[in-house]
Amino acid sequence: MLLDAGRDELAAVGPDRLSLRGVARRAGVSHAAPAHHFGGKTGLLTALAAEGFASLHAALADAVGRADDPREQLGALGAAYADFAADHPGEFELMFRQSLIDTDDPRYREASAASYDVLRTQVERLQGSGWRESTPSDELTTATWALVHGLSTLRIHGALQPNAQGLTTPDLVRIATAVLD
Amino acid sequence: MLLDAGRDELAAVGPDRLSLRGVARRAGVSHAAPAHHFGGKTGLLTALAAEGFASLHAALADAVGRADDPREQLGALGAAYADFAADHPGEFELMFRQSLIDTDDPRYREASAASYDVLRTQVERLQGSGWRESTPSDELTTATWALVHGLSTLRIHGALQPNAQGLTTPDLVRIATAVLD
DNA sequence: GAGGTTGGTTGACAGTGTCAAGCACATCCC
DNA sequence: GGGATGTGCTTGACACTGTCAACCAACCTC
Repeated sequence: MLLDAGRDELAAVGPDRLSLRGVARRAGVSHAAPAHHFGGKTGLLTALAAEGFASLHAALADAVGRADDPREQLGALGAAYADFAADHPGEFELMFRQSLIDTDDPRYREASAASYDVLRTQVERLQGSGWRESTPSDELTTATWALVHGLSTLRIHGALQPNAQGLTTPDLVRIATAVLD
Repeated sequence: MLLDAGRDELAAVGPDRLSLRGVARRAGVSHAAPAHHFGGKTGLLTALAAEGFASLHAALADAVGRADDPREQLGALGAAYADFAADHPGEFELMFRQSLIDTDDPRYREASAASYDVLRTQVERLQGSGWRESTPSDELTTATWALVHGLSTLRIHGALQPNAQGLTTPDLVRIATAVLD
C-alpha cells in the first residue's frame, strides 16, 4: 500500500526530507505513481496527516476510557497526547504543518476536529463537577490544548529548556496538572 | 546584505519554500553565493534562526522594561512573545525547526538561551513575591513557556480550534493568565 | 611584488515535483 | 463476443533545487 510506504518514510526521514520518489522506491512502484494516485505531494501528505489525526483520536478516546475519575481522565488525555507526539514525531509534526498540507481537505478537517472534540468534551465534563466553572469552556479547552501541545512540541524539538530533553511523560503530566489545578 | 535577502525571502515564502537560489536572486548575486558564504542551506537558516532569537530576546527585554508590577511584566512577556510569532511567522517557525538548522551552533544556542533566561528570571521574581512558591521554578518556567508557545503556534497554524483564528494577543494573555493565576 | 585571504562566479551534477502521453487490464454495455 | 470506458500505473521529459569543484579578482600583509 502506498500510504503504508508514506508512513514508513515519514517515520524514517520526517516531513521535511520526505520525497515522493523515496516513497515510490519504498513501495516498489514507479517514481510518478504516488503523485498520480494522490494528485501531488500535498495530496499524499494531507492523507498522511488526516490518518495521523485519526490515530491520535483513537489514542485519546482509548485513554479516556481507561480512567474513571474525570480528573484522571484529563491527565490520561494529556499523557496520550504527549506519548503520541513522542512515538510518532514525523506524523505529529506533519499534522500541524499547514504549509505542506491542504487544510481545507474534508477528511483532514473532520479528523482534527474529532480530536479536538474529545478534549473539549472532557473539559466540559470536568467543569460540570465544579472545576474552574467561571472560565468559558472554549477558552479553557484552548488553554489546556495549548499547554499540552506546547509541552509535547518543546520536548520533541528539545531546543529551548536546558532540562526538557530528559522529561518523561509523567513529568509533563505532573507539570501540567500542577498548573491547571 | 545576504542576511537581509534571506529574511525577506523567509517572510515572503516561509521556511519550507525558501530556496538559496531565490535568496541569491533577491540579493542580486550568483546562484551559489549564499551557499558559499554560509557553508550551505543549513548555515544560512541557522544564522537566520539565531537572528530571530536575538530579535525575540530584544522584544522580551523591552516588554519587561515597560511594566512595573512583576505580574504585569509576565503578561507583557507573553504578549511580546505572541506578537513576535504573529508578526514574524516565518522566522518564528524556523527558530524551532531543528530539522532545518544546526542546533549546536553556538550563536543559535546562546540566542535561544538568552530568551529563555528572560522568562526564567521573571518567573523566579514572581515566585519571590509569593506566586506558586511550592512549584519548582524550572518546571513553572517550562509550563509557562509551553502555554505561551502553544497558544502562539496554534494561533499561527490556526488549524485546531474552530474559534482560535480570531483571537487577539490580549485574548491570549487573558486566557493564559486565567489559567496561571 | 609574492602570497594568501576574502568574497564571489561559472558550470556541472544528481535529485526533486510535476506533467503529458501512453499502456495494460478490468469492467460494463450491447 | 466486441467495443467503449476507466483505472492504475509507467515512461520520459521539464524546470528547479542544493552542492561541489574550479576559477577569478580584488585586497591586505610582509
